[in-house]
Amino acid sequence: MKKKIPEPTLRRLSYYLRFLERFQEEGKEIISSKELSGSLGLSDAQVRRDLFILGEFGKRGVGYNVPKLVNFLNLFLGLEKKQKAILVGCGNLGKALLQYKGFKKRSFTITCAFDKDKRIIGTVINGTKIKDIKTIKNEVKKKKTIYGINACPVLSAQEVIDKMVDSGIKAILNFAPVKIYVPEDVIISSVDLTIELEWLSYHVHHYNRLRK
Amino acid sequence: MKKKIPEPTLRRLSYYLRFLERFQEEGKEIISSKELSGSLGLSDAQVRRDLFILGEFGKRGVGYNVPKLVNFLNLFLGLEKKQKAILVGCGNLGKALLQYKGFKKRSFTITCAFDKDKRIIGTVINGTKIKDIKTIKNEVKKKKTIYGINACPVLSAQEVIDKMVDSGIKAILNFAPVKIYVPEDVIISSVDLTIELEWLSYHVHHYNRLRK
DNA sequence: CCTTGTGAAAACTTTCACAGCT
DNA sequence: AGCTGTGAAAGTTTTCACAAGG
Repeated sequence: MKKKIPEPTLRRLSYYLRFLERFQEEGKEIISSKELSGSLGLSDAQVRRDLFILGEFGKRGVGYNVPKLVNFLNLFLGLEKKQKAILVGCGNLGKALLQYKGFKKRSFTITCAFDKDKRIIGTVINGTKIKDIKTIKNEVKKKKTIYGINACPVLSAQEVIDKMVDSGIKAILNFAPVKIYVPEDVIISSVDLTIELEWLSYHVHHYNRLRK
Repeated sequence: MKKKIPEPTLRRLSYYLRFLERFQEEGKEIISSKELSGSLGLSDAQVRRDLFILGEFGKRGVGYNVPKLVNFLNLFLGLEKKQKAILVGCGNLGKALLQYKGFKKRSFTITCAFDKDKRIIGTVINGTKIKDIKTIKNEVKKKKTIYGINACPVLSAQEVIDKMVDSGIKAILNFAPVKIYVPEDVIISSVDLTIELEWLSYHVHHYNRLRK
């Protein structure tokens, strides 16, 4: 890591990677900043700046080498090997996540699921047996997982996430719509569905047009 | 609308509102920018700036009036009355969204669900009967809904969203991890679960700590 | 002494525009 | 001729710092 990479750039890298992989599947070897930006609704200058920050991946007068970029981005994002994740909370959302095919496609697999409800513990969803949340520490140690997904409701969210952290989980994807506190060395990212709806509501109300 | 409100400010408003409502339930009438910012992990200067942009809601030396702010934010975000939404795609994710209680809590109700799979059409999930996607135009007209949620997979996403738009939907929450094109007067917001995981992966890999 | 309101500075991100390779 | 690399400009957001008012 030479310089600090801006967060917006970082967030765009995943989009670049996904597009480039599809592009590569079509057998294309070279892409221009214009092609890449157009497909993602960005400016070509922005793509060039982003890729420039990461290093020099292009050839002037030619474009960017697709396999080279794909390879770099996979490495850079830490996606070169399959990652295992645990899931806590096997209600509706949890079940949906267990069956969600998108994770596996992007090399994340939920290898272990937990709940506190005795009626669900022991059942199997999509090949994953649901275990008692009390056993989380053991299981996380055994499986050597550092990724955790929280699909528990608001009221138990902080408690559940404390347990994850205590078990050794270092990166958490949280679906509970509440501010969660984690130690400095744990990274958490929250997906908040109602906030997104409220964002839409604002724009509907104020009659603006904005893309994204 | 006097001046342009920055997008980051706008996105924070929902968080303010949610916190303030909880605060209000506890019977508190006044809150300082410090209390509010602390609970959300922001700086007090930022909260003051955000609220300053919206208007003058505080009293120097005292703080902000909670009910007044809550009321304003609800109105400003267009949340003062219940909103109806339709859902397309009743696979695992769609089913989970139909049963998700968080939407109703924040005044959004899914009143209508669609799929193209004959085996699901006609079944009822959480009180909502699943209808044939072919009937979407009629139903949207009948229900006068402008919110749509897409829970269809990548391959059919653009097609499904085109149908929504054609039916009169103006605001879309999209879960398909792909770039979607909509007309200028339609607002779309995408939630992309794998991008969030890749964001975590980057931080794990680079050993950084960042909150959010 | 408390806390907001607010201009100004600082920090950050995007876009411009063109020099420099192929 | 075409497209990247890249300083510099423009635009945006956050933070500072303190005047104004309860």
